[in-house]
Amino acid sequence: MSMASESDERMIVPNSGVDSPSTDEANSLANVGNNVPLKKGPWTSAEDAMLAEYVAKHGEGNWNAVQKHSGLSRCGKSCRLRWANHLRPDLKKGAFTPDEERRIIELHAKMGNKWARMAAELPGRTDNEIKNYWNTRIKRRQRAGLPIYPPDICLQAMNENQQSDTMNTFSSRDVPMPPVNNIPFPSVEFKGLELNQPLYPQPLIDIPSNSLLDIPMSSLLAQGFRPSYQNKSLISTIHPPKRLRGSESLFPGSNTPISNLFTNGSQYQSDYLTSSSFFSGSQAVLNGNPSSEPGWAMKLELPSLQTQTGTTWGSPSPSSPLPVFESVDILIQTPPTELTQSPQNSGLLEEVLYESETIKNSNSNSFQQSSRAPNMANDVMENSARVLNETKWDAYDEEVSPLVKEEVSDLCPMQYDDKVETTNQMILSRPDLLLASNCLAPMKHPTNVMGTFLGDDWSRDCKQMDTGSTSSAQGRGRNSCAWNAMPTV
DNA sequence: AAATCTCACAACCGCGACACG
DNA sequence: TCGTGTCGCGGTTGTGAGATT
Repeated sequence: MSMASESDERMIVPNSGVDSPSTDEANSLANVGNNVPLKKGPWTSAEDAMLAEYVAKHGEGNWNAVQKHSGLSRCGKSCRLRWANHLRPDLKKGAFTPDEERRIIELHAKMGNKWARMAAELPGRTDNEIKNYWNTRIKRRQRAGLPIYPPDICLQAMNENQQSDTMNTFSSRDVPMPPVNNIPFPSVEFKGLELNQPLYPQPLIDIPSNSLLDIPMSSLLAQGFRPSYQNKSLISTIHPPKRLRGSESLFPGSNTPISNLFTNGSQYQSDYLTSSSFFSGSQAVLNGNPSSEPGWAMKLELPSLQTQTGTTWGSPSPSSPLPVFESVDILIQTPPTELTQSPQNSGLLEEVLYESETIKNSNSNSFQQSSRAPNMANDVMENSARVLNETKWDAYDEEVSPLVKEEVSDLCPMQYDDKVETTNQMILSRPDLLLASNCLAPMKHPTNVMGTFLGDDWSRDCKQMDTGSTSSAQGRGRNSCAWNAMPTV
């Protein structure tokens, strides 16, 4: 497919306002000075040739001079992008190879959405390509109800992070850790949630992909067990206007790997495993309340919802209907701001302190709920392992792409009977799996769990079994079967 | 056959970092 | 130290093609 249309002659006038290229550069002298209308949209082959010729003569860089010297009616930024993404001679064309795909997954597990850094590790590939590939991938996998990272990559990321962490022992030195027995679990992120999103229960796979899938595995797991103020996600939620660069983080080492949690055998780990936020959050998913996502799921960035985060718990937008299901989970509910006078816009530290106080108060109410957590964890894991092994993937051969199939099969590579423990470890290391199993296991309905993993395909089959309907599930009512067919608990 | 949906991709936009005068 | 220009990054949007209804 070529986006470059020879007929595209959209021209814009610099400084014309809305349609001008990015304000910083469109207003620069390089563009305004010539008083030449800048063109936007797809590049023509003639423009490509002009740009290539310019770069051949003058080399890369000084992109704003391109317009002057080459006669191109494009802003420098556009030229740079075109060159970097399409004209560079060292670019590799065509689809990603399986090796490259795997590499991207690995890199994303380690880096998150650091496309440029990932591109640097993939010769001939651009950040844009990788970004597009990833976005497409997570959509696909979300629709299929599959976890984004294959287990082996999780383990690999854990191992690598563990190694790097031994060399970078920031966690105990550089960051003031909360007292072990008084860990404030975060709820501030809830403020940024969109209330008018499709209501759960549409199980975990309908958690916005942006929130669950766009962060490195290391962060994903770490966030599940650590106060979120270690992560920039929280910061960006609290202070949306202030963006942090990817390489930055409020606290050094915010990408601290999960491996600490599992290898250090610390009290910290066990405290978080039994923390009320973790398990009650999963329980809350069953309530069908989007506000009641598990703690780890709530701590995630919402990059694609930047413009949708206006709703807060304290001031529900009139256009944002409240969830149908009232939350019964007091652990997860953030007190309405108008009632508690949260220090709005008062700065991070203050806000964190405030939230910490709030949480402490609710913690006292939640102790009983959380006390059964360890047993729940075991139940969940056993159920999950069993269900995974009962699943017959072969039936879905034709509908699942090879890569997806490979990753799905990775989920249950062992026999339940003799490798339960391994499975449990795997699930423990996968918050997404844990959530899946955690929220569904209590139903004692294995097929629901299957639906979570199989998504559309299973939903469709299930629906057909239940209702005889032949309608496609594509893009609509995904996973509905798991819930429609779910017996009332 | 037409309408609709999904996918893949290209391009744009806003923002922050950095260099330099 | 400050202002300006340039570059790069990450998120979002627009669009054509193909698939599906």
